[in-house]
Amino acid sequence: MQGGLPISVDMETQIIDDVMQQIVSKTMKHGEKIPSENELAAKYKVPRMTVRNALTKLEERGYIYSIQGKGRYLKEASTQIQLHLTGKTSFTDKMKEAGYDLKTENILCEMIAYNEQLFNKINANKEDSVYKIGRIRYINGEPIAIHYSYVSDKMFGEIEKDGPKIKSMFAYYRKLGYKEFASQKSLLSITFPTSEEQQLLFCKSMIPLIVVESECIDVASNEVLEHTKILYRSDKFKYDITMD
Amino acid sequence: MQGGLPISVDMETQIIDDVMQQIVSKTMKHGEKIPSENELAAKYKVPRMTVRNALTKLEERGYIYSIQGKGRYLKEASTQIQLHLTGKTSFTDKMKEAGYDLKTENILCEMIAYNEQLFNKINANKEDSVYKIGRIRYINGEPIAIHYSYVSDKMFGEIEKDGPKIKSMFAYYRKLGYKEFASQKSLLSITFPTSEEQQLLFCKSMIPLIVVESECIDVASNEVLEHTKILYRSDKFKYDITMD
DNA sequence: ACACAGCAACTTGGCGACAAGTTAAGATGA
DNA sequence: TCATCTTAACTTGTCGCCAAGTTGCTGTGT
Repeated sequence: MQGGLPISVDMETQIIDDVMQQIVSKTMKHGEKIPSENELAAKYKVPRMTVRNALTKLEERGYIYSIQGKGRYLKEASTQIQLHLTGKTSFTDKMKEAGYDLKTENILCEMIAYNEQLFNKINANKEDSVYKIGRIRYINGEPIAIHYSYVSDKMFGEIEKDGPKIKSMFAYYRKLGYKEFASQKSLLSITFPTSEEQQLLFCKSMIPLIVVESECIDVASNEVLEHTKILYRSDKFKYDITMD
Repeated sequence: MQGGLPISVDMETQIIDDVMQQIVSKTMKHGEKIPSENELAAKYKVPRMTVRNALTKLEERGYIYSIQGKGRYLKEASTQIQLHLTGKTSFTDKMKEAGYDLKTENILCEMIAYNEQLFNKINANKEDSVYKIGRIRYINGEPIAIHYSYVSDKMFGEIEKDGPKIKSMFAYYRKLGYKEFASQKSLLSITFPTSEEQQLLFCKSMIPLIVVESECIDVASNEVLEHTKILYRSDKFKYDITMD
């Protein structure tokens, strides 16, 4: 199996490669038991710790799980949801369109401290109050994204009162007379979840999160309505970024 | 510092949070020494192994490095290059436009075995030969992306001979008379590098890679020229995905 | 023949002792 | 006084033993 690679590749990575290869090639199916640490250690002629480290990484990446006293098993591969990352429709609409059972929970509405960069983005002055509204997006009961919106009370006077109840910002804006929206300056980057984010998204520390930040503007007036920051679980999504 | 969180957050994650917080808040600067494992173990009242695991993760994510016998130190934060992920210009042009010193190394040109999904994407029949051409992209001497192109000899008869010398596919296509290009069905996902990819990109196993797959088409004829797969180091880039 | 307790052989989980490397201070000798 | 070696006290790295949990076999008593 390991077929004598040249040199200098540490064995831990090699073991990960081998197991991953067996997963993607479907040599092993979900639920199947992985050979024990001692067996693998003997097979690769490495100390058990090396095998342990490799398997721990696979567990933290969400491919396997372990039960003390029993063994390690392959998890069922979670099917990745395809999502249009850009565009003019809201997160809520995108998911509804795609036919998914989307639920949203409002978890946060608080005033935040002054921050020059952020305040500038939404054209807020130092004297304005900026509110951070946080929601968690669930699909089939599974948390899959954390969605933060930053809005100023200059533009939305009732936001302090309304904020804690809002589930869709677009719906809120529509109720206030805004009709068409667009996103600007969308930036994508990768991060790992903090312990708080791990709790909210119910995931291990080694699941990368896709961070999308953008400004949402009102098409009619060209005004910036909010700054948006969404943290997606990268294991639950495939993103369609095709330009129309 | 750790300020009594409710419960059930394992200490390892908490230590990572704390160190990360000190990095982003610039409480600690690059090159600075991190407290020793024993000191941290005493501070958080956890076994040294827990501290070790936390610091090992930070090292594999590229934030710190360690020297046996000396200690652990903060790495200099690598500035992230901003890149337009979509669009009609080639990778080469994008980077040149942005003013970066881009070098490309051709590492691979080989015929690949039949694969229904892939062959269909580029309109190749089972009898055609499909070639996989691999290049590594360097910026300031640092490898930052692996770029694979899949082309059939049906469309490009000389590809077997020309392939190993190609550094920019777009330049090759232009030489053959194609003028304007577009990408279709762009899909973005996240993966971790295999040991081979780690060697090519000179990075640790815990640096997520951004995978972008798309079809490149000739605007004039609407024909699919190639299937493209690019693996970007997520720590070296921020992606601008704004729609024009 | 059957039920059940106990044990042995496996599994994964955790920790502590030691190995290996670095540094700086201090002893030693010319 | 100066150069050099020794040593002790730190650092990170590695390994192996034992704890904890599960399973199945086996012996024993009814």
